[in-house]
Amino acid sequence: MNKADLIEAVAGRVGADKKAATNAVEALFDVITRAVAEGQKVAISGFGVFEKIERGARTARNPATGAIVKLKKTQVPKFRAGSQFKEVVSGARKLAKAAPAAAKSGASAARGTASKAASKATGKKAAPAKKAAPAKKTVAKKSAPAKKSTAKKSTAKKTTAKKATKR
Amino acid sequence: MNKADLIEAVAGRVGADKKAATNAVEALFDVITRAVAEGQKVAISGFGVFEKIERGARTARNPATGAIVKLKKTQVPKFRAGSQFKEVVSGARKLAKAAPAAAKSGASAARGTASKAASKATGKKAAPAKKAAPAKKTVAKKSAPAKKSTAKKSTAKKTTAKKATKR
DNA sequence: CCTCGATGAGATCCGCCTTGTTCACGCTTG
DNA sequence: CAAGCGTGAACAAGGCGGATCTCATCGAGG
Repeated sequence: MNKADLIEAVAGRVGADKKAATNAVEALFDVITRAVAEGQKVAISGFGVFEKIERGARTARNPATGAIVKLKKTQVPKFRAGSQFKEVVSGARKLAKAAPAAAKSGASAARGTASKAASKATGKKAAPAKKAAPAKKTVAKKSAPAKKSTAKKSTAKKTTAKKATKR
Repeated sequence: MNKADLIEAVAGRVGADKKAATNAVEALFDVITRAVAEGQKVAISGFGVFEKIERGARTARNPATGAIVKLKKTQVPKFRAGSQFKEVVSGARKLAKAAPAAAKSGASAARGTASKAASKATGKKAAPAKKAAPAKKTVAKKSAPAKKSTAKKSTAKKTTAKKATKR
């Protein structure tokens, strides 16, 4: 799927013409790009987070010659998928059936009911998995009491580091 | 920036109301999510590619207890930023100034001029690099007539390889 | 109100990124 | 619709740094 396909799909979904969908899609990616470039984190709940991260100086090499090249510190965009996106991709969750909207008001109404049905369905699937996990935890606790003390030290360090990270 | 902010920014850009922008934004992320979940690669030229990748079985641990947990093989979404996105974020490239569109026709007109200005601006940066490259090609052609035949062979291989890659 | 996201520690696996070339595809413009 | 330009993929080797993911809790967002 490429940009044109995406635009077509969005247009079909919201009942807009191709032009309007194109404008919206392009605007969205442009907004994200700019915001991230400015250092803003762009968080879409359930889908994921786009942000700018620092990449420290390091070395790479030219595979043709083996020559080592020094890379300067730089900043790169990063995306972290949200929990819902992950679950859908892994198969752990199914999305509600999407209703191709004929009108705006109709679309929002159909979506409201669909998402309610979806949350019920996913609730059932999530429950069994969690029951299996607690049993393993019980065993692990017995064998790892000493590790807790070291954990506290590194906790303090990371806490301060993260407060410095502004959004 | 969160989803609501994004929607607001997109609405302002395309001169749509909040509702229409919401529908478009939600539809877009929903489409991407579903496509990736189905195994489709979603490629937005310049911005990046979303795709599903396999993650092998491995171990993780509960940071609170230190308990080791076995993770099964799974599939996760992955995003690879496109070159333009990377360049903008790193500061190597600047985007054209975005015009907040008042009307559709006005928007496309403003965009047309903006992208022309952008290509000129980027052209200046790209131009010096490209001038250096052609010179190398010329030299390479003169000294490497035999390589062309091998190049064709590898091309054929690549072509077939890519046909196998479905999108 | 409900769901999602951030946070903790840390082992292991994975990804990054380099230069240079070529070709296919995508996208924008005329 | 056609053409031209830009993007992206593929490939080579490989070391080093980065990312992942766990469970449970609390705060933020929808």
